[in-house]
Amino acid sequence: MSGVNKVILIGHLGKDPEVRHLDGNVSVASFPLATSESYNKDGKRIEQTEWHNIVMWRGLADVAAKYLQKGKLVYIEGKLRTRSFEDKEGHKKYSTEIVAENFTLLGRKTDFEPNNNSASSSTAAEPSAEANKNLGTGEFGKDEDERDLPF
Amino acid sequence: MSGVNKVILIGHLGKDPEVRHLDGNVSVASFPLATSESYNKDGKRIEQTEWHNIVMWRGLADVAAKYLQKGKLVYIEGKLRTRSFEDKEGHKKYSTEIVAENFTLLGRKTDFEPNNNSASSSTAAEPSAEANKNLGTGEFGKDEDERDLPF
Amino acid sequence: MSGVNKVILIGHLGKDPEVRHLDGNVSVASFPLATSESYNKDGKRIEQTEWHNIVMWRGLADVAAKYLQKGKLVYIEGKLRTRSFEDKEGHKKYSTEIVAENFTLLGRKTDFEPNNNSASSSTAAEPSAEANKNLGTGEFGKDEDERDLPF
Amino acid sequence: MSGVNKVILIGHLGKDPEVRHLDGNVSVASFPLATSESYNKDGKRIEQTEWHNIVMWRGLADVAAKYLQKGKLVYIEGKLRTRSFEDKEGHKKYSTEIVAENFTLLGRKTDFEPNNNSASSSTAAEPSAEANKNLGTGEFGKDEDERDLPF
DNA sequence: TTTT
DNA sequence: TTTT
Repeated sequence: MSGVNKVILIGHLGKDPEVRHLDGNVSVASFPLATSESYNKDGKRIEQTEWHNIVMWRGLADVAAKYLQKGKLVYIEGKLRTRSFEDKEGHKKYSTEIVAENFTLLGRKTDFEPNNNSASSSTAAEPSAEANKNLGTGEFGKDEDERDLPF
Repeated sequence: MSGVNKVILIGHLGKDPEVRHLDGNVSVASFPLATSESYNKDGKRIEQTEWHNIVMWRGLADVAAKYLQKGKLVYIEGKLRTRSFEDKEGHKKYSTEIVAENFTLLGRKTDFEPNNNSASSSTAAEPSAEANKNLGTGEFGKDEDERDLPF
Repeated sequence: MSGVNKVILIGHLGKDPEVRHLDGNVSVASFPLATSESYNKDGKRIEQTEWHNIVMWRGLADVAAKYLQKGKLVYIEGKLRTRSFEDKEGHKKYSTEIVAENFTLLGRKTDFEPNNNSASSSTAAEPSAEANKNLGTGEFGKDEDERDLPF
Repeated sequence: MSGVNKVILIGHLGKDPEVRHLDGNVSVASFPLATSESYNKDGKRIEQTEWHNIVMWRGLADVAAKYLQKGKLVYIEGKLRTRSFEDKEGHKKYSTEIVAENFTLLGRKTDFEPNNNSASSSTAAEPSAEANKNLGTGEFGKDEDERDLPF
C-alpha cells in the first residue's frame, strides 16, 4: 500500500548548496530554503519566514551544485522525510527534510549561468531596460539525462 | 515578499485526533498521519512509512474532531511549519508540523459518519457485495461556512 | 526556458480505460475522470461535477489497463496538454487532456485486484464489519520498473 | 461527495489581463499563460510550449488587473473547468480554463509595481549588479482582504 | 460517463 | 502510531 507525500516550495536559498560525495560516488547536496508569507495584522504588514532543509541526491545534486547559489529563487518539488539522530551529548533529535525530486530555477536569464564563473557572472549580467524580457525558468530533474546546457 | 509552501498528503491516521481548546475558544486538533511508499529492492517489496504531525485550527479542527478517526484514509493540503521548543531537560528541539488548510475524506460512504456514534456505525454499515460502489470522498475546509451536513 | 505544468486530481473513472497500441508497441490508455465539488447555495447542497480526459502512455497505460476500472477512486498526477484537431466536418476543435505521470488507487484492498478476474472479485470481496480496516492506497508510475505485484 | 481538482502552473502571461465587469460589479480577468518544457530529442534541445486560459474572479481579478502584465512570470494555483458553448456558426465547442484561486508574482522586485505607471517603470528599474538580490515573490489571493500594498 |  |  502506498500513499502520497508531496511538497511544493518556492523560495530563496539561504546558503550555497553544500555537496558531499558518499561511497560509490553518490552525490548529496543540501541547503536551507526560505519561503516567506506576508499577511496583515492590526493594519501592519507582517512577514513570516519558514526555513526548510532541502536535500538532493545523485544527478540532481550535481545540477544543484552547478546552478544553485545563495539568494536564488527556485521552485522545488519533493517529499518529506524525518530522520532521527543523536546529537553530541547523546540526545535524540529529529530533523525533517525535503528530499527534492526536481527543481526549476526562477528569475532572470542571467541567473541561469553555471556557478564556477561566479566572479565574472556578476559583471557579465549587464542588465538593461530589456532585462524584463529575460525572466524565465530552467527546469531540472524530470529526466535522468545529463544536461550540460539545460536551457 | 512571499513564496509558496505547500504540502499534499494522502495517508492513514495513526491515532484519533486530539483536540484542545485555547483561549478565546480556539480549537486545535492534532494527530499523526502515515504515508507509505513501496518499492522493489533486490527483488523484495519494501514498504517505507513516513509519519507526519498534522495540526488543524478553528473550524477545521472541529470538523476533524467530528469525522476523522484512527485508521481513516485522508487527503490533506497544508503548509510546513517548524517550531522550536525546550524539552523537560531544557534541550532545544525542533518539531516540523503540517498545518492543514483543508482535507478530504477518502474511502467508503460509511467512513463519513460522525464519530460520536462509532459503536453503532460499525453495525450500521451493513457492507455487502455492493459496498464497492460506496467509495467516495468528502471534502472539508475550502469554505469557512459551518457545515454540519457536509456531504 | 522551462516552467511548471502540474495537475492533481482525485476522482472516479467514468468508464473503463480504453487501451490502444500504436506503432512500436506503444500503449496508450484513456478514460474520463469525474471530480466532484459540493457547496451550499441558498441553504441547498449543490454538487458540481467536472469531467477530465485522462491519457496514460507506455508502462503506465499497461498498469492502468490492469488495475483501473469504471467507478474506481484514483489519485492522478500529470500535466495539461491541449491538442487541436479537425472534426469530420472539417471544423477546428480543441481538446484539453491530462497526461498522467503517476497514479495511486484509493479505496479498499479488494479494489486493488487486477481486472481480468472481475467477475469473481465481486464475490471474493466478502466485506464484513472489519472491512473498514481494508482502506488503503496502491501507487503506480513513479518508477519505470515492471511491477506485476505492485502492492 | 467531493474530490480534488487542482492545477499548479508557473509561466509567462501571453497578453495583458482582459478585465470585464459583470452584473453586481463582479470582476472577471482572463489571459493566456504559457508554460514551457524543454527536453532533448536526438541530441537537439526541443522547447514545447503549452498555452492555458486563465480566469480570475472578483477580488483576485482586481489584483490581477493591477499587477499582472504581458511577459510577467507568475505562479498560479487553481482548478480545471471545461465550458461548452456554440460558436458563431452554431457548432458546439469546448473550452478548458484554469479558474485561479491564488497567484504569486515571480521575478524581480521592480516587476511588482502596479501597471498604471508602466512607461516610467521601465526606466525606474535601474538594474545593477545588485539586482540579483531583488528576486522575490509577491503573493495574492490567499486572504480576501484588500491589499493595496501587498509586498 | 463516476461517486454520494 | 496507520495501512496493506
